[in-house]
Parts: sequence; structure tokens; C-alpha cells
Amino acid sequence: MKEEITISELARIMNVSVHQIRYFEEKEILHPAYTDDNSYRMYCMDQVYELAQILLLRRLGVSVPSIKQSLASFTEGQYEELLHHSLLETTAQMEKLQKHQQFISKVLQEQQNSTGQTEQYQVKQRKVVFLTRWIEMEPHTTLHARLLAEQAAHPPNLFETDIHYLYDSSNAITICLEAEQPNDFVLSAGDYLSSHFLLEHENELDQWIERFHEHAAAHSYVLAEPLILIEKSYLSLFSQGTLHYEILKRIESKDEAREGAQDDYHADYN
DNA sequence: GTTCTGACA
DNA sequence: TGTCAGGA
Repeated sequence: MKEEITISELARIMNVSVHQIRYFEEKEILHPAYTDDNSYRMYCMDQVYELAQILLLRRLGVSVPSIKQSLASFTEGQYEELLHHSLLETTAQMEKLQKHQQFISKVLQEQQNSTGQTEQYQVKQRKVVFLTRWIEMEPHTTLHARLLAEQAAHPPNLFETDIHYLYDSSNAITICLEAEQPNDFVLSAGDYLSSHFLLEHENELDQWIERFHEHAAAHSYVLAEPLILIEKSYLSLFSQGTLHYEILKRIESKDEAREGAQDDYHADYN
């Protein structure tokens, strides 16, 4: 029995694939101790330690070409720098994952909020929301792929975004996305009349908007412009083929109604 | 049965 | 990075 081991045995004790070991050889960072007569690669303890170091560096996020460099020439200080860099990268990844986590929670929350609420109206307290203008649409036009491609300079991830449609009094629609900072529009905090509903086709939308206004009138709500329609495309996951919307309008306080405050959502900083 | 190289998704 | 073919 030889002291040296074959590639599959090395792979097994180091928990990596045979393919990966060959790949490291191709990239010239790990060579076998020798090649046997049958052209099998044979490895000894030296390679076990070398492979351990390579795998450690990979775990720290160091690329294979950089590992090659580092094995050849790195000083203690340079390895330290490598670790600092790796720490920063890991932190950034964790922040990304936390955002994923928040998004998943949000979808679940929204799903729970929306079930059973269809066609029901409620008065909701909302916090201030900042919106950034994304696409402008003429009255009575529909959003089609061409418009999207031409107007959307910096497209968001449509599958995870609340898309806000702001209807002004002339029925022109501004499609907006949520922003972190005060931006093109500000939806002020306050009470909003809200209704969730599901659509099979977009052409049912106008009926819903009409019904929303009828409901508001029947209950004598005084509502402030604009009409806000929020599309939650990610909720379609739970009901294939349907579109989820929330329709909103801010309820004016009596003072505002007396002053006839209008258009107070505009915040054009241009 | 195991490993090799090379190609491919 | 995994998988497959075809040969040793």
C-alpha cells in the first residue's frame, strides 16, 4: 500500500470534488506529488496542507487567480489586509441578505393583509412615503412593453417593487417608485381610504376606481388628490394570473377641506 | 472500478 | 461547478 493517495481519496478527506482539485491544478495552485505510471495523480501530506490553505482562502472570498499570487509572494501584512477585505465583503453580503429577509417578510405580511380584504374599504393610517417619478403616461393610454423599454431609464426589479400609479385630476398617470429620501412626490402621512382588489385584466381597473369614488361619496369622505394605485406584482405569486392592487386616496382633514388645499403632494425639486 | 482529458451547459 | 463521453 502506497503512502500517497489518489485524487478521489484526497477529494473525500478534504470534502471537495475531484473536479475542483483538477481545476486547481489547471490554474497552477495545487500540483500532485507525482504522477503514477498509469498517469494517476498521487498526493501526499504536503498537498493536504496546501489544499487546506487554498480552501481557506477560497472561503475568505479570494479568487483563484489571487490565490496563485498570494501563495507566491504574500507577506503577513498582505494576508491581514486580505482578511480585512473579506470581513467588509461578508458584512455587505449580510446586509444584502437582511434586505432579502425583509422583503420576504413584507410579501408574507402583505399577503396576509390582502386575503379576505378584497372589496373591503378601510381607513388606514399611513406614514409619509417618498416617490420618485419613473414613467409619465398620457391620459387613457396603457402601459406596454415598448413604453417600458423606451422610458424606463433605470428599471427596478419589477417583481419586488410596489409600483405607484398617481392619477392627477386630468387622468394623466405618473408611474412612481418608492424612494428613501424626499423626491419628486411626497405622500404625506395621515388617514387614507384604502381598498384592496384583484384583477384578471387591466381593463377592469376603471370600474374599480369608479366604485372607489362611489364608496367615498356615499360615506361623505373628502378626499385629496392624487388617486394612488399601488400594484403589488409579487402578490400574484399567491394567485396565478391575477393582479393585486391597492387603491388609496388621502382623507382631507376638515381644516384642509376649508382651505381647499390642493396639489400638496407635489414636491418638484427640479 | 477508477481515473484521464476534453467539452459543454 | 457538475456531468458526460470515450479511452486507458
